[in-house]
This record gives sequence, C-alpha cells and structure tokens, in this order.
Amino acid sequence: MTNASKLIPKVPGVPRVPSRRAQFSSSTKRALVEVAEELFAEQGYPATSLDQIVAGAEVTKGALYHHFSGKQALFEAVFERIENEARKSIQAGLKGERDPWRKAQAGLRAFLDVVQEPGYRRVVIQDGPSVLGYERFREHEERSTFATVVEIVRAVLTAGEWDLDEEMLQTFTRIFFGAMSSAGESVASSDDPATAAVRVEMAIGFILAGLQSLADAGVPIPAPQDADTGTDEG
Amino acid sequence: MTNASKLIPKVPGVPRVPSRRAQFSSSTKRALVEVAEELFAEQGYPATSLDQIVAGAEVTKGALYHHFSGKQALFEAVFERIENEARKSIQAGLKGERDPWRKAQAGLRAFLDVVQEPGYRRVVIQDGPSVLGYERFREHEERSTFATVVEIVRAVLTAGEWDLDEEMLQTFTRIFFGAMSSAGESVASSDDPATAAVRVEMAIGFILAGLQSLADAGVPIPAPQDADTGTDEG
DNA sequence: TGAGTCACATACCGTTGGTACGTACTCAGA
DNA sequence: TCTGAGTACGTACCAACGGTATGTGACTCA
Repeated sequence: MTNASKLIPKVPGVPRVPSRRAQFSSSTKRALVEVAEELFAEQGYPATSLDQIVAGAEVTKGALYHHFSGKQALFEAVFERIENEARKSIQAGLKGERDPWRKAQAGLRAFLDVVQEPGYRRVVIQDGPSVLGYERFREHEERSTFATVVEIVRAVLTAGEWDLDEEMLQTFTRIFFGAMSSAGESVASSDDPATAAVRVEMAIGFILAGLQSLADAGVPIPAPQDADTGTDEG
Repeated sequence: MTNASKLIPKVPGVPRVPSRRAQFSSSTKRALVEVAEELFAEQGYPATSLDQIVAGAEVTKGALYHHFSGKQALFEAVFERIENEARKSIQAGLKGERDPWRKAQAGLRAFLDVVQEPGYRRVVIQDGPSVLGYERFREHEERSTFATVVEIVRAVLTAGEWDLDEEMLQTFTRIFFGAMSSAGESVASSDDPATAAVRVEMAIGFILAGLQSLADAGVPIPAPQDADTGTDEG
C-alpha cells in the first residue's frame, strides 16, 4: 500500500523542484501518516505501537523520529488529517443551501455522517482529548469543524433577526456542537443508525423550531450585561 | 493521607466482623483508589505509573494486583467513584425543586458545577472514553449522571403535555446531555467561568423557552413513524 | 572534489504494565 | 494444639514499549 526506502534510479535531466530527496522524504512521511491513521483508527492510540507503524510503512524508527518528534506528534498529524477531511465533507454537504434553517439541517445531516466514520470516532472523539489534552483538542476543533458550525449557527441566529454578541454566539455554538457530537455518537453506536439519525434530526429540528417560534414572537436573546432587567430572580 | 501496611497491635477482645484481615484489606484497597484518584486527576491516566500509585499508598504492586486485575480496572474504580459523587451532587442540587422547568435549571446549574471539578474533567471527560473504550464509558454514564438527566428531561417533556415514546426521550436526553457536557467543558476552561456559566444558563434557558412556546402552541413532538404527515420539507 | 547536510538505519536504554512465586498471617476443623 | 487451605500481600523478574544516540550512505553545492 505504501512505497518506501528503495533505491531511486538517477535521472540526469529535469532536476525539478522540490528536489528528489525532499520529495522522496515527503512520500515517506505520508506513508507514515497513512499507516498510522489506519492503525490508530482500528486499534486506538494506546494499543498501537511505533514498531507496528514503522513496519507497516516499511521504514525504521529512525525515519519516524526524523519526521516527527514522537508518537504524540504523529497522532496529531493523523488527527489533523481526519479533522480536515471531516470539515471538507461537511462543507460539501452545505453547498448550495442558502436558507439558514435548511443550511443547519444539511449541516446536521453531514455531521451525522461524518461522526459515523470509525476513524473519526476513534481518533477524534475517543482518543483525541486524552492524547492531545483538552486544550490542544479544543484548539484543533476550533480551527476545523467547530469553525464551520459557528458559521451555521451565526446564520441561523441572525436570520432570526437577533443581534447577539460574539460571546453568546460562541456559547450557542458550543451547545449545538456538543449536542450534535453526543447525538452523533449515539447514532453511530446504535443498532439501527438510520432510524437513530432520523430521530436526532427530528429532535434537533424540533428544538430549532422552538427557536424560530421565539424569533417570530420577537423574543430577544438574553445577554449577561443586561441580565438584571427582566429575569425572574433565577 | 492514607494508612497502609504497618503492623496492627493484637486485640484479644472484640474480634469483630468483618475480621481484622478483611477490614485491613479493604482499607488497603481504599488507599489504592484514593491515591490513584488523586494522581489520575492531576496527571492523567497515561502519565501516571503504577509505581507512583503503590508508592503513594505505601504498598507494592503485589497488593495492587491482588485487588485489581490491572491498571485499567483501577482506573475504572476511580471513574465509578467520581461519577457516583457527581450523580449525588447533581441530585442534591435538584432537591426541593418541583416544577420541571425549574428542576431543569437547577440540574443544569449543578451539572455545570460538577463539570468544573478537575477530577471529573480529567478522569471522566478527558481520559474516560479512551481508557474504557466508548462502549464501557457509555454504560457507566447511563447508570449515573445520564440516568439523572433522563428523568429531568422526561419531567420537562411530559410537563409540556407531550406524549413521547421512550426512544425520542433518549434522543432528547442525549442531545441535552451532550450540550451540557460540551458547554460545561467550555465553562471550565474559560477565563471567567462564572460569566461563562451564566451565558450557558441563559442560552439553554432560551432553548427551553423555545420548547415551552411550542408546548403552549400545542405543537407535537414528531416521531419516526408518522414523520410523513405534516412536515414542511424545510 | 570534498565538506556539509539530509534522510534515514542500527543499536541501545530506562521505564512501564504485568506475572510468577514466595511468605506471613488467619481461621476452620480434626 | 496442630494442620491445611485460603487470604493478603511482598519480591524478583520479564517482555514490550517509547525514546535516544550514533552511524552511514546518498545527495547537494560551493
């Protein structure tokens, strides 16, 4: 599945960028990441040894430690790759939708698909927080899938003709993101994922409908600074 | 902080249950769990070695492997302990509230408190899924905190005079549980947890208000089987 | 052409989780 | 009182792991 450290025939002409050595090196690096992704996704991080990875990529640990600072760094590369794929997949599902509410629905559907991929579940959801630590995990999230969800939520909330500060937007997004992750995970581990997905879509659709009805009624989104005006002592 | 394998003076009288050895043994086990909890919470699972734990408990690995089948089993004991504390804490916060909507609010508040405890964050949220695997993690969850949330959501939804099947209840609970976990985590890692908590309470309160308005309007909760009747494809 | 660098390979190390086995102690029953 | 079984550990050890130090050949470029 992956090439590696075999000899390369000398080609006198066309010594093109980015230099044969560098390009060869990048293929080794890619092989490492690909094999690692497969093993991490199948067995999980702790159960996957570096020996397995370098054997699969047909190199030695010297090569691995030349390209990565360690096991965790390699995991992070795999993690980024998977998250990036997920982001692209979700954004592809969003394409063409203009209406914010439909966009949200489409995004949810795409997200539920992504979350059912074993690699995403294992690497991102299961092992991600533990291996990277929650801080780094969140940083990655915020740059990829979370960023996408922010824009969807922003579109939905501004469509409700609410003006909300950025902090509340983040809060709402975090809530929806968590809801979708958790629900998605339950879908993925369900006996009947298809029906479970439908249920999740209905439930979230129902919640969105509730928000829409508040929007129609002109109910404003509360904010911390003017929270003292009309709140019932809660 | 913990006693351990020192000699115990012989007491001729009162050879009471459950036998000196057994009771001594249970204290060793407890010491192991307590020390492990502290270390797992501080450093995380992978960074904590068994040598550290047994040193802290002033015993040896022989004792550890007598009481637990391995590192993972010890972690699971710690995990259960923490989750149990969390459940009790949340239920205590619920006490006295009769109105379902206020009950939900109180539950949310208690949950946000729990989620800010470092031990809960590290052991349950961060390392839990990776160490136990998602299946076992979910099983534990469903027996403790999740079970509590189910009852709150049930109360809220039935108060809305909706009759919902159990599956949809589970789905809604999963959604709210995920939302609360994620939001709680963002609260815990915030620069200003107090304000962040207020924002989360407001946001979720707003979402609940949306549901309430649907309830007032008599909008039914959809279900998979009769989904084709009145849904406006958008 | 030779010094330097890159991209690895090889050999090795300390730590780790786990195991095998020994031992002190308790206690029921002969 | 003796004994044998079982409990609750301690001791010694192991294989596997992540990581490091060092070597080396291919390649580049002044």
